[in-house]
Amino acid sequence: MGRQREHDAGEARATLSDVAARAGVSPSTASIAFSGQGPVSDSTKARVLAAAVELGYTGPDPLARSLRTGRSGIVGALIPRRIGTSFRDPVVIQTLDGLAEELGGSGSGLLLLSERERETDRLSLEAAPIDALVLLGCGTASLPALDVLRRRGIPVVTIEGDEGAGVANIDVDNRRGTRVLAEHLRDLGHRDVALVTLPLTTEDRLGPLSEDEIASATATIAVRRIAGARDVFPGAAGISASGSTIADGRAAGRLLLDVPESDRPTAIIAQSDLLAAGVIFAAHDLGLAVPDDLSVVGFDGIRVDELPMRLTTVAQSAQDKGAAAGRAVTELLDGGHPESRCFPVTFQAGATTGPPAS
Amino acid sequence: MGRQREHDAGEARATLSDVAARAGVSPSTASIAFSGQGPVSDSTKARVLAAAVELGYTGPDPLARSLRTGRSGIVGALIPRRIGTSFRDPVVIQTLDGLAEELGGSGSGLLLLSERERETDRLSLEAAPIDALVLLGCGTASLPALDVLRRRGIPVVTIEGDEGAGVANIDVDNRRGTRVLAEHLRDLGHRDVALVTLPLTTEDRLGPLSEDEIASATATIAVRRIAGARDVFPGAAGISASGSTIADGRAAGRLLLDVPESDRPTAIIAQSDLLAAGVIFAAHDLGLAVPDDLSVVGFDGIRVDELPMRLTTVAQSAQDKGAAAGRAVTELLDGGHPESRCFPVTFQAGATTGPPAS
DNA sequence: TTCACCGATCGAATCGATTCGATCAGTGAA
DNA sequence: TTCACTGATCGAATCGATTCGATCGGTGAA
Repeated sequence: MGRQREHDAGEARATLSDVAARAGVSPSTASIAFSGQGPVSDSTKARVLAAAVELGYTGPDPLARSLRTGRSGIVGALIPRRIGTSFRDPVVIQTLDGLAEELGGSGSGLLLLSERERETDRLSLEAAPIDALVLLGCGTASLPALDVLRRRGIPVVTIEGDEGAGVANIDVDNRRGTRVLAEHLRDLGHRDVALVTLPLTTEDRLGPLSEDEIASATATIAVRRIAGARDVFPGAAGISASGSTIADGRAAGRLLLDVPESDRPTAIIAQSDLLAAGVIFAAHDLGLAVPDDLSVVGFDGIRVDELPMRLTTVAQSAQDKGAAAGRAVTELLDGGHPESRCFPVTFQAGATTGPPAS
Repeated sequence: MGRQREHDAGEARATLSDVAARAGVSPSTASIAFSGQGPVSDSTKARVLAAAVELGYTGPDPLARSLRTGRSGIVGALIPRRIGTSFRDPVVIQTLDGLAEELGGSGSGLLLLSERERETDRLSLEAAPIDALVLLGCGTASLPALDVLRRRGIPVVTIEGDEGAGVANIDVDNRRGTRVLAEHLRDLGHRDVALVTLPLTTEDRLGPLSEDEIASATATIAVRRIAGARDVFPGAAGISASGSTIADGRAAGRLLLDVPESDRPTAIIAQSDLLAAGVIFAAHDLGLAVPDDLSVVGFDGIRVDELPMRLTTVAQSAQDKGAAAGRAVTELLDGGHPESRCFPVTFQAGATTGPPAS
């Protein structure tokens, strides 16, 4: 009936000591036979392994090993929103992919943690058995748990986080990238430029950009891209989207474009390629031609198959970003002091921008 | 030199015993004060908490707690290929999202493990500190590690895995779903039907379906959907795609369609909506009209924004699937015996199927 | 007044490994 | 023959908590 732990009735799971006893050696020797951390004769090792097989011992318990060594082999990845939302963003995926590949190479696993709903029951940042933490685009300022981690001696690496939080930061030139795009639009003659931004907080809310919200935003990426746009178009306003999908962009675009013509911007700076694609669809929905009636730029440089034309955007390599974060983590775990670095972005001219309609 | 553990010179991190000593209570009482697993007077609790603050103690070490309790609070999710590949598939994402939400509610974290390259250095399935494992569409037959897990008493739940492996299986009616689509095509008059399948193994290879490969496939989903198609069109042949993206579908579609007209199928059963979308693009590339020159069906029922028309497909709820797996895990961890279950799929007529060109 | 009982607290055992220092037996050089 | 050295092995301490059973006052009922 209702037993679940023991496999076969009675018989407790064998431990390393049991195996050692059966092989006629001490636990320490048996440990070495398994881990290879020391010299053992081949015959002893064989004997230990044989004893293990006989007892159905499947190797050292990771939990016990972790306690002794102080390492769990797990790196946490904190994402700003829930999985289903974050993972709809190809840039996040690519970043995680780069990160996981790099970490996998050094034998670490990736534990997914969500910034959202940290307050609930779920495995909290403080109580997670992680050796290090990577923050993906989460503002560090708003993270009280960070202090706890630091005190616990757990290294932290941020990706596009707040510089100066005393942690290694892998950055992308979000501000300059957006500035380049804004300059491109200005040079084409645009003056009425609106923004469609990524969500500013962990709440996914569609609505007009408010200065208060910008000031208290936790999403560093969005804030920097706004700053880059305003370097060229001071005080530029717009819409904060409810996510980074085409659908989110479409909804935001509709809000900006479904207005009297005199109120309509001649160009829109969307903070991601998917948002830009959505804006373009919104324009088409309203019978506006891109780029004749409206210019649109994005950010990221991903392939957007669904668009009939190439997007004007700036490209980054999210994969490299993730890999760099992974290397920084590895270095920190080895006692090194990795430096922050900032990846450049490259302008990609596409077919979604042109001079404003006269 | 080269030390890396101590953070600030000297001062070792405080332990629960230190805190207890400082508060003038025994370690056991201090433990209870933190965990709430027992009666403590308010005054004692306050004293312990105060002592903790004074010593900079940030709560029990998760590693030690895990060893004692035998629980790490982590559930592993084994995905069949590397993150960047798996996560490009919206169904995987939705499933993981449902899983993570459900697990989060019960306080567990999600550790990503990749079936691919298990042989390397990376955190191995056997050595990962997990309380349970969820297999996402991985065949269990080919997983020797499963035996180890069973022996270690770690519960396993499969999603679309092999029934009868003695583990709870959360399934989707892949075979019947595909059969329904195939019948739909047959009823429309199609006789020349080709398949575009998901990858059959962990290798991403584009090429003609081979019976050998089907027989030795590790990807259960692909195999069942093939079976469903062959229930109606026995021996149906086709192409095994290199992934589940639109680009993969396009490449596979080209292989099937860029041939003399007499060799061309009149309908294609793609094993995912994204593959179907790719096939449709391939058809357009070659000047073929859908559904006039070619009928195409998919699987999954996700929204494919990039398609100008609605896809004929069967819909599943990946979110529910993941959540069900999460509940099964929770139940297993509580000593229960969750039952396998199979989610139905629903036929969705779209605009991508019609009678064959006469 | 006595007794059973309950809440609070304590001590000690335990979870299952790793690792440091010591021991012991060979081996090659002096 | 002796000595220093090396490779293999062992014992014991340790990692940092949780938990079981026992103890100790204090309360309410008989």
